[in-house]
Amino acid sequence: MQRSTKIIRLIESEILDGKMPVGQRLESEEKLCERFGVSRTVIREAIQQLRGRGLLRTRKGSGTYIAASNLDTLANAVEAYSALAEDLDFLELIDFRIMIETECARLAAVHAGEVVIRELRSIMDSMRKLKNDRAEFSRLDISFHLVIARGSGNRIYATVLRALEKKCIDYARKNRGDSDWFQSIMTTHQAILDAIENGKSEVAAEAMHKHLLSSRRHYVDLTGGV
Amino acid sequence: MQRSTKIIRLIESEILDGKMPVGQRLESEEKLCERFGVSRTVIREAIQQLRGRGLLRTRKGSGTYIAASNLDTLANAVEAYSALAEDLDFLELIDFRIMIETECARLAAVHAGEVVIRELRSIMDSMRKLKNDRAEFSRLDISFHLVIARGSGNRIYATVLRALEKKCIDYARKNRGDSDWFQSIMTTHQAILDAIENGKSEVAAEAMHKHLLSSRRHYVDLTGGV
DNA sequence: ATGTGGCATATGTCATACAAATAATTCTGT
DNA sequence: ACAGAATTATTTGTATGACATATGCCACAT
Repeated sequence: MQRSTKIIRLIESEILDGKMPVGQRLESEEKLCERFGVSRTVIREAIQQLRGRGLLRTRKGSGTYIAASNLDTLANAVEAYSALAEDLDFLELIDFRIMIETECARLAAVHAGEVVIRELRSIMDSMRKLKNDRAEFSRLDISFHLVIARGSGNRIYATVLRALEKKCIDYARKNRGDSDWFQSIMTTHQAILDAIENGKSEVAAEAMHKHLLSSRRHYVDLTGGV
Repeated sequence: MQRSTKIIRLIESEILDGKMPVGQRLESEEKLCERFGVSRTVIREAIQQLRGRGLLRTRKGSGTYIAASNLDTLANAVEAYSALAEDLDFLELIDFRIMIETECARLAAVHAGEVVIRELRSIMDSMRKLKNDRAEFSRLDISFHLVIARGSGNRIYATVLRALEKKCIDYARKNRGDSDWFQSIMTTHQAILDAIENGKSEVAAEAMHKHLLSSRRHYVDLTGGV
């Protein structure tokens, strides 16, 4: 087993046992080196991973501190996830997406840089090429939306949207792959991209709104329900 | 911002955008050094944190790989949550809330039943009584918003908002407890509640929007930031 | 065809040095 | 004696170079 893994477990268990109250300062890296008999590299790797898990916070020049209880985090995560993942109906999902993605498009038109726009273009190209590969096409479709979310400049949009990703894909799969549907997606995507490129936020928002509304209609038609 | 943090976001966004399929090998650390123009130390710190989040897996002598990212795994739920909870700045959070909660209020005016409205009234009463208990007051404030989200009839709003709850509380704590601020909260809350009771969705949306905008202004004033 | 050894490549660890932010201490003017 | 400024010490962040160790690959001998 790697040394950093061992250190992680040791520090982790100390926190879990409640020996270290939230907010308390950890020993300095140097002292930890002595105590565990390893190099500073190993100690730092361990700390980095624990930071990634939200257990520790570091302040340059000051020290490393115990962050919020991991049990909270875990409980929240599980709860939030299961609530999201389970028997969520598509209309709730698409209604939510309509709101959030409309705003994403609006913001992206203002904040999206050259990199994001290039990425969007490249995704469009790939979609044109791969229009017959249903699975890949769906993936690219989602990708298009995720990149726009990232282009909004607000990381919450992208993260929340990604949390819904799997459901989105399931949903996309439900669509028939007829060429009308393909054409419609490409046209609306292009309209959104154009608006973002030209910085026209209201146009982008409206185009995205229309795009998702048509998705919603399409789904309702398919299932013949309300 | 720390370099490793920047690298984390870059790699993270590549994964989140779906560019890198699960199981794909990341470039070697050396190549990443070149590409991002930083030392191997920084690259490794970034990788460690992403490992902590469960986004990456490493195999000594072989390479670093994109970890299983299907949302079915618990690790991913944790990752999605911690990505949200960690180093998120307040402006991103409040901007997101402004959008989502405005829509919540609009929907609640249409869908909220008698039960929800009674709950909102009761929360308002408690807030009046406990206006001097800062902690409790904050909790009730958040509660008010969560109940409205639930009243929207779309479970995603409530779930997503709840995932942000802890951060919201931290944020609320930052506010000074002066009586002007208290008065302002109560007035705007009442306006929102009235609109919901009367089923006036546009008024409710506008009132909520105004409420959160004033929160945003208040925060910006406090920190003297952008 | 197979397996075995060696080589290239990759991550893991150590050591050292310095940068940059913070905390502790000393100095100084009044 | 004390507040505030200047200095020093401590701590995390980054860079660099070296070597250990695991893995993948290919040529070579059997």
